Amino acid sequence: MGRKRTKSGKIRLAEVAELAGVSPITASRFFRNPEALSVAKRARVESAAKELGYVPNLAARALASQRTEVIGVLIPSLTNNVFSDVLRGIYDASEGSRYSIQLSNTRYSILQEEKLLRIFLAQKPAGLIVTGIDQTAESRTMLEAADCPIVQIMEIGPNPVDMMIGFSHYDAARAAIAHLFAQGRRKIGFVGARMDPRVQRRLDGYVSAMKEAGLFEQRLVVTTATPTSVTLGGALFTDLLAREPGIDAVFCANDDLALGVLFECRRREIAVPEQIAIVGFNDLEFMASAVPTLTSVRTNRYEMGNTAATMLIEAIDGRRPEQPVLDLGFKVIERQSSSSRRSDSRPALSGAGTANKMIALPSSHD
Amino acid sequence: MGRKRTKSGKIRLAEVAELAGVSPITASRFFRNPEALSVAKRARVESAAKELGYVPNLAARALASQRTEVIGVLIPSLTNNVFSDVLRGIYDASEGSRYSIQLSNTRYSILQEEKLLRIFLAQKPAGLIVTGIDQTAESRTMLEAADCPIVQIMEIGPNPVDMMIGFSHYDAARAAIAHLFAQGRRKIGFVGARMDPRVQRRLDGYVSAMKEAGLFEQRLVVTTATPTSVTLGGALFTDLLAREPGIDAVFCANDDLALGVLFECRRREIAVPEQIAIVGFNDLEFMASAVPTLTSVRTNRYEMGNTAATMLIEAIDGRRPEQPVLDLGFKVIERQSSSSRRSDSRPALSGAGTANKMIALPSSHD
DNA sequence: AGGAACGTTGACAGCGCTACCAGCACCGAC
DNA sequence: GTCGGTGCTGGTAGCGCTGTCAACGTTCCT
Repeated sequence: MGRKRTKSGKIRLAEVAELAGVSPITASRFFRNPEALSVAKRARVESAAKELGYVPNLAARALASQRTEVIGVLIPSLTNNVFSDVLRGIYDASEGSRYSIQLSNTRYSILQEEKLLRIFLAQKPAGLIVTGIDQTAESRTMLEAADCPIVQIMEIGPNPVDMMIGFSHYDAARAAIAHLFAQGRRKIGFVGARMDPRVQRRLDGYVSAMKEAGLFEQRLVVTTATPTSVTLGGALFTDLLAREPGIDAVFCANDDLALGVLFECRRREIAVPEQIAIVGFNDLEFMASAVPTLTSVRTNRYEMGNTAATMLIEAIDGRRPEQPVLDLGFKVIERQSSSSRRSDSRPALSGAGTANKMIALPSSHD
Repeated sequence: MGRKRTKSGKIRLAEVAELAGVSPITASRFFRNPEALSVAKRARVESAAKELGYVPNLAARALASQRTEVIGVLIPSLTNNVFSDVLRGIYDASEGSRYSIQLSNTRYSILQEEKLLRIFLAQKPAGLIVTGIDQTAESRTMLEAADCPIVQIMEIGPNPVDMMIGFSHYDAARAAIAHLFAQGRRKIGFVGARMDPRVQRRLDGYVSAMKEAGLFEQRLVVTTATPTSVTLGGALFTDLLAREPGIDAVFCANDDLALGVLFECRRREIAVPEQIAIVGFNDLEFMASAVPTLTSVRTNRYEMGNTAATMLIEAIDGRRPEQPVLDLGFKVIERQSSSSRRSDSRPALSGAGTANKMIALPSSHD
C-alpha cells in the first residue's frame, strides 16, 4: 500500500520486518544470528523473507558493520593447472558459507602482490589467502598489521604471518631424487621453468640431494625464466642432452615439462625408462595415462585450497584452529617412467590400467 | 586535530575535502568526473588525497550510488583449461579499469546458474558475463530484465540477450570432419565427455557432416557424462574400438581426450596416423608437442574472454559496440596425427619443431 | 516476596558516500 | 540593463543496514 520502496522496487529489510510484524533490527538479527530470536519470530521472519524474495544489500551491510564478507585470494597465475585445483578447493569451501571470493592475479610478481594487497586491505576483507612465503617486507608489514585472519598457502616455512598450509617443496624434490637413486640412477638432470620461489626450492632440494651423493654437477641443471609448457620441456631437455649426453634420469620441476621430455625422448628414440628415467612434479591427471606412465610427486592441491579456505572461515568466525601451520605433505607416485632398468623393458598393457586406478585423485574431478 | 575519524583511523572523503579546502561533494566529484572541476581545485584535491593516502570506501559508494563496480562472471568449471584461458583474458581486461571481477562456478548446472544469477543481480552488478546460450527460461527472463550490459561467451547463437562473443561449435566440428574427409578418412569415430551444450553441438556438427557423406553410424559415437580427462580418452577409445574395430579416424571433443586416445594407440601399437587419424578440439599447447603432433581445432579462448570483458566495460561506460555479436571463429590446425596415409609414415624429426613454431598461441603464455 | 539473571526485543544514531537541486559568478545577446 | 545560458560549487537528504544500549517480561534463586 503506502509502503516505502526503493526506486528499483527492491525489497528491504524494513519490508520484511513489517510483514513479519517485528522491528527491522529483529529481522536483521534473523540473518546474522537466528539463535538469538524466539522460535516464533524466527519462523515469521523466515517466511516473510521468503515470501517477499528478500535478498540483503551487501553494500549497506558492509557500510553499517564496518566489515565485508569478502575473502581476498592472491595467486600468481590463472592458467597454471596447479592453481586451478587450489582455486577449485577454495571456491568449494566458500560455497555454503556467507563469504565470497575476490580473486587477484599477481603474475608471479611480489611487487604486484604488494599493490594488490594494499587495495584488498583497504576494503577490510574478512580474510585473506596469499600464495607462498616470499612477500616483500612492505607486504609482510601490512599483513601483520591486518586485523583479519590470513592463510599462506602452497608451502611451509618459518615465521607464518598467521596460518599456513602447504608442504615442503625442498623435501619433495629430495624424495624424488632419493627415489631415482633407489632405482639405480646416478646422472640425474634437472629441468625447470618459470623458476618461481617454489620451483627454486625444488631445485635446492635436488642440488642438496645430489651433493650429498657426491653427484652434483652444474651442467646437469637446465632452467629458464620462461613460463612452463610441454614444448618447453622438450626444448630444455634438448639443451640438457647437448650438455651431458650421458644422463640416465631427468627430474622435471613440473608435469608439463615431464610430458615434453617424454615426447622428446620418443622423437629421439630414447627408451624410457631403459635409457632415461623421467620424474615429474604435481601428479597431474595425465601422468598416469601416458605411455609409459610417468612417475610424479603427488601434491594435495585441491585439499590445500579447500582446507585453507575452511580454516580461514573458521578463524573469521572466531574458531581459530589448534594447529595454525598444516603440512599436507606429498607422495612420490612411482610409475613406469622411473622403474629399474631390469624390470619390464616394454610396458605391459595391463600396467597402465593398474596405474590409472592408483591415481584416482580428487583433482581430476570437475 | 579535532578532526573526526572513523574508529579504524581510515581517511574519509571529508578529510580530503577539508585539507583541500573544498566541500566533500567536490572532492567526490574529483574521483568520478575530474573534468567537472576547475583545474585549480582538481590539483588541490588530488594532492590532498595523495597526502592522506585516501582510499575510497566502496561499500559506501555502492550504497549511495545504488550501483557497484563489480562484473559478475559465471563459468561452468574452474579446472577446465579452456576456461582458465578465458578467465585470464577477462582478468587482464579488467585490470586498469575500475571494475572488479566476481567469479562463480555453475558446475555445468543451469539450475545452479539460475541461483547464482539471482544472487548476482540482487547486488546490481555493473555488468555480467555468462557462459553459453542455454540458460533456463527463468534465467533468461532475469537477464533480459537486468539493467546492466551482459555478454554471453563461448558460442554464437540466435537471440542474444545483449552482447555475444564466441564461435560456432557446430561449424567447427564440421570443419574438422571435412578435414578428415579430405585426408581420405571415412570411418570416423566421435569421442566425447561431459557432454555440455557446446560438446553436444560439436557432436551435432559431426553427425551432420557424416550423414551428408552417407557415413553416419550410431555405433561410431561414444560419449559419457563423466568429466573429461586424458585417462577417459583412452577408455572411451577402447570402447569405440570394441564396437567398430575398422575405424580409420577419431574426432575427439577436446584435446585431453585426444591425448588419451594417442596414448591408448601407442599402448595398442596402433600407428598414428597410418592406421588411425586423431583430431582434437581447442588446440591446447601440448598438441603441437606430442609425438606425432596432434591436429586440433584452434579456438580463441584468451581473446574471447578479453574481448568480452573489454566490450562489457565499454558498454557499461555508455559506449555500446556497433557490433553486439562477434564471431571469433576457429581454425583447423593440421598436424601429423591426421595427415594422409601416403606421406611420412614415420614423423620426421624436424616436423615437430616446425609444428611447434606454427602454434605460438597467446594461450600458452603465463 | 524481592531481586538478580537471563532471553528477547526495539529505538536511536550513524557507517561514508553520492543524487539531486539550488545557487553563484560570469558571459554574451538582446 | 535585463535575460538566459554556462561552468562550477555546495547543502541537504538519504542509500539499507547494523552497533550499542536500554528496556521489557519471565524465570529462578534466596
